[in-house]
Amino acid sequence: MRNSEKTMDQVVNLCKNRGFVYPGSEIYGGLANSWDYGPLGVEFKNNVKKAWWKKFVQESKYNVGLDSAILMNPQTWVTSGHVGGFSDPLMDCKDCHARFRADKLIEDDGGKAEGLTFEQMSDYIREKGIACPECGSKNFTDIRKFNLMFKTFMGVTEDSKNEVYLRPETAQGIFVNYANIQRTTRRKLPFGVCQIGKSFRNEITPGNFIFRIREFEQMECEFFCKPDTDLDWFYYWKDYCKNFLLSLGIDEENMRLRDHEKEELSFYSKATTDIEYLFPFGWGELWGIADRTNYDLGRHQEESGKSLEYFDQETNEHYIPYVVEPSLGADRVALAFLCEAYDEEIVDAEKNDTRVVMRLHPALAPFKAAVLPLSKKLGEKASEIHAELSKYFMVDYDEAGSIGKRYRRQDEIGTPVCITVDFGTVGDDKAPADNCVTVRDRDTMEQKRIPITELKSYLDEIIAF
RNA sequence: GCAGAUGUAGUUUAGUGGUAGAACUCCAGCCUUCCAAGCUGGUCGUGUGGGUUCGAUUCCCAUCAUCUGCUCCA
Repeated sequence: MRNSEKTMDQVVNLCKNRGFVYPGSEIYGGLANSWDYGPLGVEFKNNVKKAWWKKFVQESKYNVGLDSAILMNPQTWVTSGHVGGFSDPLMDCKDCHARFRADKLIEDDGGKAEGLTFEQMSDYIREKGIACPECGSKNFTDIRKFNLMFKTFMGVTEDSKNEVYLRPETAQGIFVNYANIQRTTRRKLPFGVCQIGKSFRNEITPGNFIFRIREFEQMECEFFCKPDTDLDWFYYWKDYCKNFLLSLGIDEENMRLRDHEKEELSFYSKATTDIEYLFPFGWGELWGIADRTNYDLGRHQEESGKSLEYFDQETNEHYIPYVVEPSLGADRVALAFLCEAYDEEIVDAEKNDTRVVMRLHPALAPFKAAVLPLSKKLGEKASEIHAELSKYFMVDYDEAGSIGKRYRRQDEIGTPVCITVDFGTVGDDKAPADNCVTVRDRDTMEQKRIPITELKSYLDEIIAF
């Protein structure tokens, strides 16, 4: 176990100070649990998304990509169960602060809550003198409806007919496009559809920095397969996901796969496994891998009246495909990478000299390299090298302060290598130009001399994964 | 949403009912030139809004934000 609060604070502070993540709307006092990705944060998060896309779309022979709209026909959310599924009438006991469902209280009393308005339920509870089951008080708050979906209005008037929701998950955008994608790509089962995009949930309790936020980004894959092959694919993707995290530097000790118990499973799911990460604040879910059977497509077929069946040429059968869904939170996995990478290393115990190092996988690091002229007089050559490398990579440039200071600054933001231009590079009155630079490694602090012309292939090599 | 704690510069903090002090960071210049803390300058602060008061960063109220716990997580 790690020292919890301290490490989390350190990661959060580094994020704020170096421009990874800022509190949202900060000059107006902020907005609860909203966070903005700064200049380094957006590079880093884009790299996380690029890595996922590379593994799940580019390198996968099964999967294709999609980018569906955030606003969808509201019927989508009725069909998926999001509208009805979480809109309970809630009330709190003012004395002991316990929370209850008003309809449950009435039914426990032997009454019928069905069809009653919130006011009628309130009246019923008051007239019958129903007391708080916890403390016996009759001092309740008003009934409030709580739904986790954000609502907005389409068109100019705020008319409830025009009410639409911000999507609470990206998955439904894939399901409603399933038939189009299958037809236009001429895919045969099995195949998957991958999407990265924002989702919105009006969570009661967000928190833990960017772990649980109301506006978040998901990286989801819906994998469509033949009935009865779903469990095989479920294990296939579970492994695939795990290896993805390992290949980008997550320590196996800080990761665990947690299978849902039978009682915990959603009613439509055959099997679900969460990949959890040991954050400084405890274990948290990164990735949910769920066998969703044919529930989603089945529901959409039923409600839309459009056939979503697949015709299997081999067996001459029509059936609704089964779905395996690996669903990853982009902000969560980004936070996991940041926590994993954060390190404070003692350089010289006697001088009490420590350095902060973000040991990010080079593929994820915001800058792949920093070009540093040893002296400001070498700025021209260094700028030239910086400009050339910038055609291919995000590369930083820094000529302020001592060289050691500049190395430390780059360590702190995870830049894998520093490229130092010295007098040998350009030559002086003692020696001709050798056209080489010093490449200094973030993790080992070791240096080696390489020709400028080899820098590109050197960087290409270290960012591969 | 409930309860508790907290809120002074980018960070860590000192202090006071009467002009807010420091260290680190940052910026400029000098020196140095392959691993921070050298020299000289400099920028930046009492979360927000009310109230009490001649005067509030300090006392009171509200609000916002963060943290912890509870609740919630279909």
